[in-house]
Amino acid sequence: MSARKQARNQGGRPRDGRVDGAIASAVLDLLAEVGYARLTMGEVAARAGVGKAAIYRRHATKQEMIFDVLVQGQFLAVAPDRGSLRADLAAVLAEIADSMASPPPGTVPGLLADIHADPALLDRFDAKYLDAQRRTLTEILDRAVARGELTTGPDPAVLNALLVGPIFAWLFLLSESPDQLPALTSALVDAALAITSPRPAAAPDDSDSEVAT
Amino acid sequence: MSARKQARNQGGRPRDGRVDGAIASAVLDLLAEVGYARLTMGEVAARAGVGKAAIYRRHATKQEMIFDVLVQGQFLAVAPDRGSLRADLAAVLAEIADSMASPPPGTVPGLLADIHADPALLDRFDAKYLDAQRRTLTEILDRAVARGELTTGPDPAVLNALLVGPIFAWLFLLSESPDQLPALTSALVDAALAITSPRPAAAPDDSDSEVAT
DNA sequence: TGGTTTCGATACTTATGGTTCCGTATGATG
DNA sequence: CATCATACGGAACCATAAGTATCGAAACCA
Repeated sequence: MSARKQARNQGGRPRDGRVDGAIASAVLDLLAEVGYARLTMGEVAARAGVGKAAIYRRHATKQEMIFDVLVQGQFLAVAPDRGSLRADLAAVLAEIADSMASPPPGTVPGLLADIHADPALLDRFDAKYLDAQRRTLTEILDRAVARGELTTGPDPAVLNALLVGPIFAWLFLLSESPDQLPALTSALVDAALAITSPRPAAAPDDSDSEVAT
Repeated sequence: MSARKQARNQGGRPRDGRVDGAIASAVLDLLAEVGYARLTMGEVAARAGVGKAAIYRRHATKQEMIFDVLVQGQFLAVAPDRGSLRADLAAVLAEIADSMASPPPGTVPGLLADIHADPALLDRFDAKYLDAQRRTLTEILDRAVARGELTTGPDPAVLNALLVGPIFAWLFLLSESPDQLPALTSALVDAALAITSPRPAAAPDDSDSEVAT
């Protein structure tokens, strides 16, 4: 329904590839300067030295434009084998933390709200971003099972929430400093390992009844 | 700077308390019907059977209005002593999960975006919501230390992110079903306990260097 | 060369939120 | 009981901005 694919050109002037870059740069700049809510299409066009038509030819709506610019840049690396489950988790975690901390302030919450306001955007988000995340995560878990570190893989969705959630909460719910992210991620790796391995040994913690009332 | 406090009335017609309720109901209804983004002040006024002036007399802006309506209803219970750290954590977790799952779909992300778009709102959010959350959490931790379940309390902020984050991610980042929330929360309690107690015993996991490249 | 599509630029339509009037109602103060 | 300050519902007004349409020119293919 949108003119996102320009591929089958049966003649006609081809798209200027430099325009896409100019739009993306303008969006990122303005996002940093005026914030998510105050970004206007007119400003993007002016900043990019481009007509509004050129923008709407590529992105059906303002929300899609921002989505495209922000999500396009996110290449969730394929997570090369780091040798151990712990190392793999730490690597993915660092990647996720970076992808959330690097956009201009307020960008991620704004984008998330727009995604939830438009079912089509939510589908694209699921297909483009979440799917890749799920894939790398199950990949890592399968690897750990193959290594013998895990007997049974845990629910990938639970693990995903456990990894991504605290990072998001740290930055956008609790508004804690990004500088302290490493401390959080290291704790997260421990937590994730604790979840994945059913129970290392006889730990003195299933003592729901030993404490006084 | 806003006219939120009407207290010191030196004569004059007092506010009609029923108006506040009508506004709140209208906001919640419309949030459920048309979603966060498509909510308009005119509709709120019409639905509440109220003039727009009555709304702006109470809430300086649309964002503040929604914030007030949504956050006012959140009374983070004081977390009575459930006897064990595990039980206390489970109780708080259930409370948090409910407060996030109950508002109409899209409401929480929308509100979060607005909060991050306005520093004043973010301050109020911190003072009104986060502070209570921090307080109950440290309370629970202190209790556990007093019980002897913990030697040293962990960073409350980290624990907070670990509890709230996955719930949020489950619902609004991964778009998983709210029905499966209990499974997540139970896993979260385990993870939190694993974080709080430094290390139960010699676990076979700090093997970062033993594996081949 | 002709047809098609893109380009930057501009004008236009439409929708909506914030604000400010209005005339009226209500209650406290004295 | 009279006055005054503030509340009320309703409606008008203004500014902003998303999205569309149009324009003349340029680029590419057949």
